[in-house]
Amino acid sequence: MSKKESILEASAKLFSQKGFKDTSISEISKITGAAEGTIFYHFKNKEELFLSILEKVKKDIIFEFEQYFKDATFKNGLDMMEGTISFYLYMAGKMEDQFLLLYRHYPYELAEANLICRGHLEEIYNCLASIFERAIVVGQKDGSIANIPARKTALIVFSMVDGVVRFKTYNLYDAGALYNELIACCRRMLTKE
Amino acid sequence: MSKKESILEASAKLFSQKGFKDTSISEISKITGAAEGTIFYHFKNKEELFLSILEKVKKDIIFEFEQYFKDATFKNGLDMMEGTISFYLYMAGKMEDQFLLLYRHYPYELAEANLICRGHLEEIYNCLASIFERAIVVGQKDGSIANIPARKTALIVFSMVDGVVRFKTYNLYDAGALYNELIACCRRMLTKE
DNA sequence: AAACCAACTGAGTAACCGGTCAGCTTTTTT
DNA sequence: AAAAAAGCTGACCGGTTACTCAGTTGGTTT
Repeated sequence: MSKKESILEASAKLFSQKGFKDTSISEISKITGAAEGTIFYHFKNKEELFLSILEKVKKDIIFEFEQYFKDATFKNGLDMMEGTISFYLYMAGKMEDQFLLLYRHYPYELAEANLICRGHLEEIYNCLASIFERAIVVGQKDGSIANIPARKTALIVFSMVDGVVRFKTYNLYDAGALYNELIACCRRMLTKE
Repeated sequence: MSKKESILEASAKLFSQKGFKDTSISEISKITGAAEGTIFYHFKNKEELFLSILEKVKKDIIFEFEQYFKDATFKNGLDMMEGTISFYLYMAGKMEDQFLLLYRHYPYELAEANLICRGHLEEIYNCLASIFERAIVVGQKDGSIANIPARKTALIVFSMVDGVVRFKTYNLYDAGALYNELIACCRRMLTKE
């Protein structure tokens, strides 16, 4: 692995687990074995290093979800929604660091001043919301999901699922213990006219 | 207002809006007009200042919700749940700073090492989850809400509502635009057997 | 008026921060 | 083999950080 790659890998982990401000360049330097100057040779400053990481997070998340829907088959839209929620929870565990980065404040603070950052975040959230929306639209066509506003309901399902993941992330409740109930709630929410 | 009070007030605002790490003692000093030494006279260090603020946030949130339920009357449990969600969204706007503090990472990181911090957070979340749970239990007695697991469903409703607030906080979506759909989703989720 | 005390001050400190730069080493091109 | 380019280094810099402490202030008690 090149120095640049190991800098990206180490700082992605540190930014996720400790936060942007709480991760110092000297710490990244010590872990990777790269000199501090090397970090600034590859990335003009700390903020740009963060943006490179966020871009990779975006690509990874979008890729994984696209991959899933390319192969998966569902018997109807409601079934697709169940699969989507299940896969989302699975991904939140598998890509814990990437999701953790998105649960931090820094990306959203940076997004207020930096258009590139804002763009990455919007792409990620748009991708995720669209996945839930797609399941609803499919379900409405095959009759498994009621005629409710697709996009708005998708956002609510998204925030519901994401909220459960956050609870787990912050060690407040166990997301796994809520899984069955989450699916049942979603089912009732989507099927009743 | 005493110096101590103005230090608490100013740093609560700064910790919420800028974060713990991004708020320096010198900044609090400048805003309040108190010398840096005065801050450390009243609070032995920065962490203890934060804990004092978190304690106040806890008391404020619990007080406001208790106050609401002391005066309010509902025609049934489902109506009570609607009122609760509505009040929660109202409070998230009215007490924006207090909620923002809870959306930051620092409290949860500190909670891992500091039992007092952990206790405050648990009290807050327990209070909020119980409010949603109470509405479900009432609704199950009067027949307006289906026989579903009360606590688990309460947690899901809580994370759903909180998720929508977060979306607004991070300027990703407008919580207001989702209000009607949120209530409708919740209604379907709770009434269908 | 003397003694006391909590409230308050701000210069000082050591540690750490992100970022720079002149120069060294390795790889690629000519 | 010479030249050029790319990768890498770590000492160094100015600025900021949380926190300390010797000393001042102003009101209350004796």
